[in-house]
Amino acid sequence: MFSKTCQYAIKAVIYIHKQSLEGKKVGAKEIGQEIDAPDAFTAKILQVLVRQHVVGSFKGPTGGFYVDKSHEFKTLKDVVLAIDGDQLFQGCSLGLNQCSEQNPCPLHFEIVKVRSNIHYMLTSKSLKQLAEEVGDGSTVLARLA
Amino acid sequence: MFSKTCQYAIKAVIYIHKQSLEGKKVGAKEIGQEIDAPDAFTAKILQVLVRQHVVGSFKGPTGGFYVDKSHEFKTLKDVVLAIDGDQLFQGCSLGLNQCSEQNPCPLHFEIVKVRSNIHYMLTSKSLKQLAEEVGDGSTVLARLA
DNA sequence: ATCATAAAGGATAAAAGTATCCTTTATTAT
DNA sequence: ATAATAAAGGATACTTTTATCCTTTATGAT
Repeated sequence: MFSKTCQYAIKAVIYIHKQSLEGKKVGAKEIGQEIDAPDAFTAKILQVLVRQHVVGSFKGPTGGFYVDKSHEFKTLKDVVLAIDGDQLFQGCSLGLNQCSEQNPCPLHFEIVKVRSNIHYMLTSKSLKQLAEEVGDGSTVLARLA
Repeated sequence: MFSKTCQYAIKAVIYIHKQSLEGKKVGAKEIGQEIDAPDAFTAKILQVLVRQHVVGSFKGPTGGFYVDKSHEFKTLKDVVLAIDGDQLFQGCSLGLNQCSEQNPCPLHFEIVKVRSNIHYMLTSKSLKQLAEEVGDGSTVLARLA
């Protein structure tokens, strides 16, 4: 459903939100460790997320990744769009370049419901809410030690 | 959602069913052409589907791929399982190896509904029905010429 | 000013997914 | 029996995804 890169991205963004709740910026290395992802690769992913304005970054000592007011309406869907593109949400799920109501593929009308569910899953909770759930222990971003 | 290989597989299986409705076996080359897939690659995919008993095959002149009574309860879900494995249906969607009701990832409870929709999409219609829809022109497997 | 820190960016590599080609095996038609 | 046909299987190649490492740029602390 999500690429491995996108799974890392989702976890990274939630972790950044969690730390930003406490006003902390976090480095790529720390993020990688907290979400069980290779840190150099995590850094690459974060570059994309910064470019797409899903999170913010600051260089130098005391620098790191963070979110502020300007990111408050971003959702997991924006993360997925930034990393995996729109293939989960748009286009023919069987790869037809001509697929429409008039010329539907066998899954055309069914995929609509699935996509609507996916959309809901990725937009119904704010990233802040998701971060709070991790913060209070009701969900986790990695296996517990 | 589906790998490219799986998209080919889905279309191939529906096409085989469609031709089997008329008692025709079909070759890998013809299938490739009908579904806009490279035929050598299509042949490889069909090998897997045959091994998994999703379709049948017969060598030699008059040979080809077909389905009969023994395949009647196979669904698109079996095609997806044969090609992409169970990752759409099982396991943590964020890649955690420990993810459960007790230790849920942030998407754990939402993904259940999505998966239930996907399951429905891939099992509610028989492959025969899907083939009939292609047969009567209400759905298509490739762009029309 | 200098040094330490951390993100950004570039080059490269390993692994997985996608694709092609050629040989072998099974089956049918002659 | 022989030749033709079509799937099965093996080897190989190309592309994309995943991953690592090293250099450069920006910033803060001393």
